[in-house]
Amino acid sequence: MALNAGVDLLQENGIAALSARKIAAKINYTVGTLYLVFENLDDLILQINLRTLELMRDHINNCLDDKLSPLDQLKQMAQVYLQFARQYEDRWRLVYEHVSNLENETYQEYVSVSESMLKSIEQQMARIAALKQEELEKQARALWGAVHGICILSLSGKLHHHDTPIEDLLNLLVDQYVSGMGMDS
Amino acid sequence: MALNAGVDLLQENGIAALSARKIAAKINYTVGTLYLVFENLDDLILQINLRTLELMRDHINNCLDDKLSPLDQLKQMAQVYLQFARQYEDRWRLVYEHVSNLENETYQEYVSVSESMLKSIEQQMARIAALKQEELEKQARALWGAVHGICILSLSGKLHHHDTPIEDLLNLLVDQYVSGMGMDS
DNA sequence: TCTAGTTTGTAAACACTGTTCAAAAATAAC
DNA sequence: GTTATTTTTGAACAGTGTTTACAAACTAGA
Repeated sequence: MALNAGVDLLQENGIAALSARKIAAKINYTVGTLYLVFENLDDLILQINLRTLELMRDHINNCLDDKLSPLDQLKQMAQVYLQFARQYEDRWRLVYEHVSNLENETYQEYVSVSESMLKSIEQQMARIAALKQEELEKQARALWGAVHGICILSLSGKLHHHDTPIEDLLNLLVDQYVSGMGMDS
Repeated sequence: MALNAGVDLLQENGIAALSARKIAAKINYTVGTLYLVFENLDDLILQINLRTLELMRDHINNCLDDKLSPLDQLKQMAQVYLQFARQYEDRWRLVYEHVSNLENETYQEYVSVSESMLKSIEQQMARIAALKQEELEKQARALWGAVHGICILSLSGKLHHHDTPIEDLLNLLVDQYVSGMGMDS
């Protein structure tokens, strides 16, 4: 499949090496054929990204352990997110650098995978504080965005603090964010 | 100047419209000339990004008001960051999408502008809790990354929560993060 | 088996991209 | 006015995404 070839190219040679011709060559076809299967290259990338997102969701789900406290579970999810970003850095970056066509049907699956991960966070948060569903959704999204921000800035070398491991920043964030939960309105 | 032309093109037609030939044409020159002034296109983009970063720093600095509480100042900085991202969305995105050559000398100025913004955050945090300098730096970077993450995911439509304004998510984050400060180690 | 039709794949073309560089044009020095 | 020096050009190269007329391969009907 073209998607596998695309993922391979991505992991071996980085985002810049992704091109229609190279993908086609890797599966012994020509560009033209690729355009019979995919609408365009954005479409192909979107489907690669969907696979990456599903893989990420699996990593997150696999790290959940009911014996852990909700706080520790959230911290672990953040760590696993960072680990995933490091292990599959190019695939991970591509998910966030690519501007999606919001009307594509693949994008809908995109959304549902994302939401399933957010649901896992909401579940842990519900164990920490008794909040309305709407409030839970906001809290989960704020924390998720926060974790992502620390990861992307750090891995891009834009946080400029080489002494502190990113893991510590994530633990700091989750700890502090959670300890501030429930003591507002 | 080529940088001005680049910024104009960026703001009018988006990141995809940025090309060496278009920039050159806008200042009535040819591509060849651009390559006498800039090492390559990455170099030009890096210098555009430096300007964007300096503009951002000015926006942040201008919103500081000593009459505000440190918490309110941090919240305002987050709001101004979001506002800047919205107003100069393409310029802002380019800063974070572009992978910098870390040995470029422009990148050094890059770092120092970033650090001056982080310093502003550290100052407010120092008013909230008595922390070691090293701890302040970690806290500031965690919060800064967190704010950025919420902005980038929201503006990319990847947080999937259309009912809540991003402003609320940022306020939630800062409020909660700050209220968790000082009650750990 | 032979033909007709349909699917599958190709290769060339188009307009674009970043980058380089010999040659030409413009400017300065004497 | 004639050199010398600096600026600028425009064509070339290798690559990109995308389209499409054509050819090869397979499938079905008789």
